[in-house]
Amino acid sequence: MMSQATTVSVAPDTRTRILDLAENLLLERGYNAFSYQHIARELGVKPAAIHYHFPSKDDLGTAVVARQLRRLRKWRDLPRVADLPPTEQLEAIFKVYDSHVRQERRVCLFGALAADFLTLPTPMQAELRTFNGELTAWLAQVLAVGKATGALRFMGSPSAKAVQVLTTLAGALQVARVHDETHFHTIVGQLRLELLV
Amino acid sequence: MMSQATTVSVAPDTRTRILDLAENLLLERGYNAFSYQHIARELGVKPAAIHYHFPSKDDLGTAVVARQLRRLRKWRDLPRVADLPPTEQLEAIFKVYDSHVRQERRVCLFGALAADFLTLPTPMQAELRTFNGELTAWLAQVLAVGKATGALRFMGSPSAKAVQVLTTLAGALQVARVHDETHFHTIVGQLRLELLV
DNA sequence: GTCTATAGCGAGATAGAC
DNA sequence: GTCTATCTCGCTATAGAC
Repeated sequence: MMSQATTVSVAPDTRTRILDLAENLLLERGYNAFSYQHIARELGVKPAAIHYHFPSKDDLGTAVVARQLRRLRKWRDLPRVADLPPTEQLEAIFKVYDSHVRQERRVCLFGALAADFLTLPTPMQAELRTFNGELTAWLAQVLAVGKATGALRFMGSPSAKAVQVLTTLAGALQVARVHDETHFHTIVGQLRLELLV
Repeated sequence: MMSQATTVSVAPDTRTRILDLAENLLLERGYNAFSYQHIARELGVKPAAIHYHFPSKDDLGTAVVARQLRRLRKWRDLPRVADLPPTEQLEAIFKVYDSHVRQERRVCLFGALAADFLTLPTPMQAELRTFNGELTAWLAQVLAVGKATGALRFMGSPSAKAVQVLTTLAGALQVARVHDETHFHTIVGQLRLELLV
């Protein structure tokens, strides 16, 4: 079979397609409402085939979160993002959440898994904690610099504010799902109003 | 069998016990991870027995949300709550969320169901929308009065701020579950800092 | 009225065919 | 290496016993 694909945009291999489908299902229906059947049907294959690529559902779920963590780190370290001034870094993260709403009101990873957290496999819980921890640390740094340079304003410590803002964004995507997109934009509008000088 | 219990604190009847157990499971594990078995085991009865009281799981889920809606209306209209000044009404709602964290990190109804929303039975979705709509309307009113009397401060419209604050509170309970209680208190601390004059 | 026995289905997973 | 046939289990729900 083909070489290991460091190539640039060939049709994704089966493993990647499974991961993509699982991620969609996870963000759209939650961990306990998606099954190997859903993925197999889309893939034109029997459910048991997925077990070759991911022995258990736990493995698959954990792999999805682990990949999102890798993506977060990559995104955060991109010169295009890392070298931006704080206000634009803030807008950049808003934009990520905005793209979720527009993809059929997908919630974010955290919002998709938090409610079912106690039913998740332990390694998946650990990855999610790391994911949220690193994202929060990144935003705290952004807010700290923004306040120091006078480009952003807020009360309390940068890290407390970072936790609050990310929590609000995660919740905003959930509200968009239950009601409609306008609620999401209302909330992001509030955040802009309050944070931007 | 016994009279219909308008009495004041007898052991709850079976229907109520089922509702209570279902509510706990819903807030602790999510809709798709709780089963009639869990309830039946606690109750010392066979799973099928539950079907007598609630024909389908959809009925049970919907009944749980409907009851919470009734409770919200009752709470909101209590003189003890309705007659309070805005700052204390705000503290009262904070206290409700705080009691959730302390009950083994239970998330709120909205936070428990939002992620799985698309997998919920339609009547349950409708009840949840109503629940969240009425809660938001109530808080918007509280904020409006608070701003008018100078007791509370915030940017934007009362209803926009209400959506934002409730979203943040729902998210805060989820963060408490994934990480720990301190995150919840950090977020509520931020809200107090920002809203209270 | 309240609950049990049991059907019927879909889930995740194993063993082995190609 | 990749996938299919099949097992087993736990779930929701029906029919009917007490």
